[in-house]
Parts: sequence; C-alpha cells; structure tokens
Amino acid sequence: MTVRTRIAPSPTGDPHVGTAYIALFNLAFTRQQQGKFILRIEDTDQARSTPESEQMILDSLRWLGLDWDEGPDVGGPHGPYRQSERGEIYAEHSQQLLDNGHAFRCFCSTERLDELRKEQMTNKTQLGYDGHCLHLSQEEVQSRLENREPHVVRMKVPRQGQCKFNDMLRGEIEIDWAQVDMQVLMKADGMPTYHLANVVDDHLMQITHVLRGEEWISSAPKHQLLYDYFGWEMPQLCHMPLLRNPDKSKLSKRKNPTSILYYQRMGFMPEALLNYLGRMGWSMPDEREKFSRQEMFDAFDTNRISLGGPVFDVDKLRWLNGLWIREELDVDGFADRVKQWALNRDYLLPIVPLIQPRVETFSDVMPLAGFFLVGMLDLDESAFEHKKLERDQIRQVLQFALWDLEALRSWDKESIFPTLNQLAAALDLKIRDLLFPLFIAICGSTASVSVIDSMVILGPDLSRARVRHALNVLGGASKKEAKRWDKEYRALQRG
RNA sequence: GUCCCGUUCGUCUAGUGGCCUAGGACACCGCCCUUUCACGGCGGUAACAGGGGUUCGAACCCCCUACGGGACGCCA
Repeated sequence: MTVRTRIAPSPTGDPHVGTAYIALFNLAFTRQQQGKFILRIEDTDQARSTPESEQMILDSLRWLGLDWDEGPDVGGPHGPYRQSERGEIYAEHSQQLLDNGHAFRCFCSTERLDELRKEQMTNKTQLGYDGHCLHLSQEEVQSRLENREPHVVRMKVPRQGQCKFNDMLRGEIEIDWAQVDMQVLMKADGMPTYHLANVVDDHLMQITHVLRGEEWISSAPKHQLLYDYFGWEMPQLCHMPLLRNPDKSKLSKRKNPTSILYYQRMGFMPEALLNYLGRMGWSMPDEREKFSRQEMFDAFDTNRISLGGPVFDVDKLRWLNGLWIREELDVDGFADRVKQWALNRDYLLPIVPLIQPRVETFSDVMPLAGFFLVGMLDLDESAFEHKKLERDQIRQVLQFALWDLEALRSWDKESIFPTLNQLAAALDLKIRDLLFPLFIAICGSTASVSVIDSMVILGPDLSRARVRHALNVLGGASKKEAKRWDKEYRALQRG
C-alpha cells in the first residue's frame, strides 16, 4: 500500500493548516496500514513556487511531526519537470493520448475563451469548453503546428452517459459526463496541468490510495477517464471534509489565521495543533480529546471520519494546548519550549538592530520589544485618539490597510512599504498619519520601533490578526459601512 | 445558473434499527476550592433541519423539500 500526499506552496509562501490536515490523515492512514507515505510538492505554476516557499512548507510539516518515507518529491519549476526526463514523461503520455484519439490540440486564444465564458455566464448556460478545435483536420493541425502557433492539449470527454466512481467515505458517486469539461492536460508552456501530472505520477509510483480534500470530488471523473484511456487501474479515493471558517465557508486567510507559522508564533505546541487537527472530522473510539500522534495512528480508522465540514475553533485549540502544556511538560521541558519558541537567537537577532539604539538598560528591552512576544495586544479605544484623524477615519485606514495586506503576495519590507505609501497617497494622507493606527494595532504604541519591520518579523497572519483585532476594539464596521468602504476602496486611484 | 457533497447543542463530536428521557468536550452561566486570578472539582442552559414513507420500533434505512458547502481556470 502506497499513499502520496500532494502539497502546493501557497502564493504567499505561508504553509496552510489545511495542507497539514490532509497530510496528517494521509500519514495516519498509511501508518495504520503499515504502508509507504510519499510527500510531493506539486506545482507546475511557474509564477508561484519558489525554493523558499517550498522549504517553508516542509519545515512546517516537520515541526508538526509529520514525517514522510520518501520525498519530498518536487514537481514544481525547481524540480525535475523542466530539464529532466521527467518533463518528457508528461509529453510522452500526452502524445500517447493524442495518438489514440483520446486528446486533441486546441489553438483557441485566451481572449476567445474569456469571451466564451462571459457569454455562457450571461446566457446562464453550462460553463466549459465548446469543442471548437475538436474537429480540426489533420492537415490544419499540422500546418498550425509548423507555424509554431501556441496551443494546448485537451482531453476528450464522452458527451453523454454518466461517470460512476467510488469514494471510500461516501460510496458510489455519479456525475453526468455532460458536466465534465474538456480539461487542458498540457499547457501552452509545455508544462502538464495538475490533472495529467497527478494521474501519470500516481500510476508510475504505484499509488494505491488517494486521500485529498473534498474540493477534488468534481475532478474525479476526469481522473478516472484518464486512467481508462491509459488502461490503468485507478487508486481508491477518499475525500476528506473541508476545514471551515466560523461562517462555514472554506477556511481562508481573510477570515481566520490559516498559517501554521501563525500558530507557531502564537506559542502553540506542535503536538497540540496536530492533536486538534486530528479531532477535525475524526474521533478516538473512546472519545478522548487529547491524544498523541502515535495514539491516533494506532487507532486510526476511516470509518470514524465524519463528513460535515468542521469549523476550525481557535478557542478549543487554545484549551487543548493548555492541556498539553500543563500535563505534558515538566519544569525543564517548559523552560526549553519557551526558549525554543521565541527566546532564541534566530528570533531575537532581527529584533536587536531595531531596539539596541533605543535602550539605556537591558530592562528597557521588554517594554520596548514585548509586543514581539505577545499574541494579541490588550488594546483600548482611547489609544487610537489622534490630533488630526477622526475615529471613523482611523477605522477606515485600518480596514483599507488590512485589505492591502491581505492581497500581498510576498511579505517583506520591499512589498509592504510601497503598498502602504501608495495607500497614503491615494487617501491623501501623510504616511506618518496613515501609519499611526498601524503602530497602535501592531506595536501597541507610537513610541516604538519601525512598524513595517515589526510586521515583517511578526509575519503576515499575526500582523493581519492584530489589525483585525484593532478594528474590533474600535467597534468593527456595520454592514452599511463595510459596503461603502468596499466601494471607496475599489475606487481608489493608485500610483 | 448547472452539477456534486453534506446537515445531531453556538462549536468539535458520540451514535451504524431497540441500550437515547440523545452521551462527552469547548464556550457560556452558577456553586465549591483558593490571599487574587487561573488551574481543578461539582452542577446547569443547550441539538437529531422540515415533511413523508419502510418497520412492532427510526437520530440511524428510502424519498421529497429547505439550508449550508464545494466544483465549474492554460491554479492546485
């Protein structure tokens, strides 16, 4: 029995708890069955993945105690796709489908496809490719190929009948073929899409079971069809429920801290976080709340997975973490963990240049740098009183800045500062005045070190959480106000 | 809009036809312990989405409705 989990670095490089959740269940299942667990970083999107973001996600999984027997097998642009024989594997398989008439070359431009999509949306008809290039003659394809026209390879899909496949948790699922789009298999840049890479890799690596998120159910027919086209046996599928925000939507960073780094920075024990993830959609036979990784593996059984999407409840996680701290750490262990957490050179070093010029005694350090060692700040409305800015303006600035921070793709000084600078210009504010509420939100005071450097050190999720918290302290936004702000935000003229 | 998946206290869940007057945990409330606060102990409020079937008997099996979520990319 061999299982592989695929992880994709997030656009911001922040490792997502949902990734760890799926990895945990893959590992638990594999360990229970005494099989092999392979980890693979799957990313054929060249714009996204960097060696750093890949390393971050691996470090986070290891911190949580999620280990793997083989890998990480890197599928991204820094891995073997580009140069090696591996890249050729996908080309060969796609050629095989082409030769057998299971796939076709499509020369449609992005513009045409956008147009088509728009049309389908307004006519409220089924979305999907219309088969425009399906019936190009051999000669035409040949001549366009010789002209080096950019094109993709799409899979053919039956136009009628139903696809039936089995899910380990749900039983048989039926989907009409008419619902299934003619999926692109090879992109114009010669890279395979996830769907092709997934099927080819899994077959080559003799994967027997696939445990993945529920959002993949609707792609299963495409995968099954590919297995059929190649004449391969499809692995058993097991779709895990999706972790949710408190409002029940799919867990997202706009509504909840989702980064493993955030929970690390907040001072959660990896054992507790892993334990908590193991309680999402799963329970011990004796209903115990607290259990170790090994205890979970020993008792693991897919029959005990419940399918309602669980809401990720930080309060309960905190309680569980408290249990771990009180019951599992002795005095030495506690001291060691606190040191590991933040009182170490790696964390302190970048902070020192910020505070050293400002202290006269070492005892000045804590009042100045304490906010680096705190989770959420204990703020008061009165802290936000400003000689120029009205209270409503302060709230608006915080909200706009938060939206900007949520949209950032990389988290460093070089991206944060220009963004906030532009926001200040767009709002016709001095950068100093714009930064004022952020100082309070992030550092707790304006008598502090650089707020932007501080945000970089605290990381995206904790920084955003503090801004969100500040907004709440000031009373949040009414529905009407949120709507108005949203409109104004969109209308801002950016440099 | 189309299709798919789901639905037990506010939240995580137990439950696989009789043990269910529905159990546990978080949160909340009350009491006790205590120089404070926490921890801990004891107790309380609180749920089978609705309607039809099947059955001697339904939280559990079937159907319909409602609600929630997901998918519909040259992202994964």
